[in-house]
Amino acid sequence: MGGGIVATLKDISRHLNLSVTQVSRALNDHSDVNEDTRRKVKEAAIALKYQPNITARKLASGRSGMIGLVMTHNPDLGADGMWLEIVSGLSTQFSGRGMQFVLHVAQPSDSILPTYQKLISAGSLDGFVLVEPYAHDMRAEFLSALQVPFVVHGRVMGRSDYPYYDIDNHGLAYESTRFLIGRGHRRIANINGLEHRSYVEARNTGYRAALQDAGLAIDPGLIRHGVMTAATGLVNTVQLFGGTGPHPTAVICANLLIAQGVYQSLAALGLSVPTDVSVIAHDDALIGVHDSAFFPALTVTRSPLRDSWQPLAEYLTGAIEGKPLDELQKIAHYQFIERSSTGPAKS
Amino acid sequence: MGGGIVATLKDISRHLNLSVTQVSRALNDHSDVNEDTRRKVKEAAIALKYQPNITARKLASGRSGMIGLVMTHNPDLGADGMWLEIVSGLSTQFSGRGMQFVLHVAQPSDSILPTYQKLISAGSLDGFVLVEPYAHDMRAEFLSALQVPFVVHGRVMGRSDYPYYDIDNHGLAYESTRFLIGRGHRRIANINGLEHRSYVEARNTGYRAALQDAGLAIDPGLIRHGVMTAATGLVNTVQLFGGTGPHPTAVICANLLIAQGVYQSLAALGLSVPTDVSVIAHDDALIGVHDSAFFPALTVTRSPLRDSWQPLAEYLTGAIEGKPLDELQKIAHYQFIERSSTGPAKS
DNA sequence: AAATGCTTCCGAAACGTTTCGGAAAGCGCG
DNA sequence: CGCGCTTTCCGAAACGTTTCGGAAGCATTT
Repeated sequence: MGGGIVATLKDISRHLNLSVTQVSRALNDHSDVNEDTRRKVKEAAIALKYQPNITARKLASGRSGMIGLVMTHNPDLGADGMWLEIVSGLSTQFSGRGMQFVLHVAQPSDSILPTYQKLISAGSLDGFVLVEPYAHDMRAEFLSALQVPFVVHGRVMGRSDYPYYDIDNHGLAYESTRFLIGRGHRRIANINGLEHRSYVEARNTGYRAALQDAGLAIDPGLIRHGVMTAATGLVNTVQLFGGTGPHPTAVICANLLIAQGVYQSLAALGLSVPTDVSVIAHDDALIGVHDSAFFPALTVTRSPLRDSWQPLAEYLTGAIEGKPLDELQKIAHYQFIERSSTGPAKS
Repeated sequence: MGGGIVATLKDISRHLNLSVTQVSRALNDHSDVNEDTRRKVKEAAIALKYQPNITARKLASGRSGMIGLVMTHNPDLGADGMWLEIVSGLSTQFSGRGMQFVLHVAQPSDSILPTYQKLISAGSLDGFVLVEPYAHDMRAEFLSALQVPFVVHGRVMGRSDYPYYDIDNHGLAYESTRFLIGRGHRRIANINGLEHRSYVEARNTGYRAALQDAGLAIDPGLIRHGVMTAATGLVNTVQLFGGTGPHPTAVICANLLIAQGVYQSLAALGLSVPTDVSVIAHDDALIGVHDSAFFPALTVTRSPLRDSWQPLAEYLTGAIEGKPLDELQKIAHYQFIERSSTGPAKS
């Protein structure tokens, strides 16, 4: 069944009158092999179209060169186009390192940990990438306890003994909020992503911290959560500005899609940006949505999502190779770009 | 390094004073093992949380229980939401059969065949699913030549010696076209998917055949191709109906998204459905887009995409197990549902 | 009593790779 | 000459599983 006739190490060794050992060492760039033989071996490998059998390699060495990402299947998944970008970004990075990136879609019914359990003890994966982490994340606990290498896109609370690449979510929320306070805003709405996600929580604490540092009260009604789509921006804006009572004078949006919805709703409500309402958003620089599409031009904090795939792949391979942890953690900077969607608060 | 401490066959055999051989045979339901021992072995396996190491299994038996899907990374990919549905549908099916479904996103730069070559000779996959096949498909040729099991979602031209599940694309295009001709339409536009895809070609030939059988001429200008999105429907409708000269009186849309665009454009051009223009579409019954969202209600041919995952998985596992080909091929029926978007041609 | 068959078991080899522990050959040095 | 060092090589074991070819035990048939 399966698998055409492929050359093995034995074929090469027979072909060159060498031992299998030496052929393996030559191909894997070990030190104790003559430069001349190494060259011959590599030439023969190409000539015979040799491809290492990663199954056998995994069994012998414990390394397969395959890393996995587990996503749970739910309807919101495709909504923001994020997942496609995650998968293709990571796939590109790992295949550029000669590794295979593999996606496993888990059923929502399975609790997620058994899925990892199965994939691990099946023994074909070297490590995992964790995306969209929760503030308290079982998966990280689990993998950590099993000593399986993994890297987190973001951070989890309560521990820091794992590789991660994150952006300064606290900082960008703090700066956005402080910027608006400095323009005289006192009621600032915060339309954020889904609760319990760690980046959502981090931004909320940044937002709260800025308000507190300025001696302002925190109105829980101004903090909104939802799937990060235009629909969420649209609905929440109507709810925030539609009724009577004191309205916010500024809105912070967790991403550009939310900002789109906010712009639409404000226009529909007859409110103008920035005269009536200032709008500020975080821009992940996704492929589909450009911040140039906004009028008036949108003030943003910006840190391209696509910048994260390279370090994530690097850190995970580093972790698999046993590099020290402090080389495998980074909090990336963001840009603050002031444009025309923010102005002084209406008195 | 990966992998927690997991139980092996040897652990179970030691624990029960049996040979590794017999434990393996007991777990895999071979015939020559006493019912009593089998029961004991299975209990012990559960107690020790034994999970077979699929790497070792693959090496020994040639079967890994993993099947793969290769997608090339391009910007159009996510446009119609199809890909998400494909991946999660197949993933569900295979994990329901105790197999792993694995996705590999290839770079557009790599030609695709070397990617398959690498995955095959790496030797960790049992077979492949081919989606969105071309009328002349290199991948099918390649896998067929290498005797690697695969199943096609659709069909390729020129051969039929492979497992497939397809819908009657020729038939549904023929029937839609004939239906319109029967209502007096003579200029029928056909807004189809991207050229060279086999289902696109099949629908085109069905469309042509119906016209020819009715003795009507074929106007190549009425056959349009594009990514199957609302934008394509929108643009092509404007082009077809915007200028002077004789306009079509009916439009056949390759999917509901195109139909959405067509509806929008027709409304914008001041044309009404079905009085001025009849519209008919094919409905894949995708998750995001419902045919109930159309007014006037849309006449469709309908065959749910989601019905295909089960047979695809079944046929591929069948092919891996060596079942005869005639049990592994099917052309599914479609429904023709007449609603209010079609009527007699305007004279 | 010997031959046959059935059930239930096991040892050993195999899959293709990596890696451990030498070992041969060549060299300079005392 | 004998010693140690370096370079370059190799045999054999190991990873965890499946599977081939018996073989023991027992009952049935000749």
